[in-house]
Amino acid sequence: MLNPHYQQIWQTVQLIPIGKVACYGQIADLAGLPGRARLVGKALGKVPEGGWKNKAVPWFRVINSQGKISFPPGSEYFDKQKQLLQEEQVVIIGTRIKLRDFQWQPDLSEILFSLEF
DNA sequence: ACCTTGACGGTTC
DNA sequence: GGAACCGCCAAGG
Repeated sequence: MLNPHYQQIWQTVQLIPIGKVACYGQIADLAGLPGRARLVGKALGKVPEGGWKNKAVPWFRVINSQGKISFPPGSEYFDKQKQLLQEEQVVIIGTRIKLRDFQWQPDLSEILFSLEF
C-alpha cells in the first residue's frame, strides 16, 4: 500500500500542461494538502521510474515559488530539468523562470473535472 | 513515541 | 535580486 498523499501529488502534477510550470506550494494546495510544499518535494523524489498509472509524471515542471529550479545549479538533475523545460519552450533567464509568463493557472472546472479524491 | 529529513515558503535585512 | 532565519509537517527510521 503506497502512501495516499504521494498518489494525490503525482496525480496533480500530471495535470500541468506542456510548456507551463507550477510551484511546490501550488501543487500542495491543488492536491488538497495546503501548507505541505515540502511533502511535494519528497513525493517527487519518489516518483516511480516507469511512470505512474501508465503515464509519466512531469516532475520537471515543478519549481519553487521564486521561479527557480530547486536543485543546486550545475548538478546533474539541475541540468536535466533545465533542458527538459527548455525543450518545451520555457524560457529560463539565468537560473530564473518568469512565473508571470509560465506559471500554470488552472481554472476551477479543470480541477474538479479531473481530480478524483 | 521521539528524532531527523526534506526537489519548500514567507519575511526581513 | 539574494542570503539568513524560522516555521512548517508528513514520512520513515
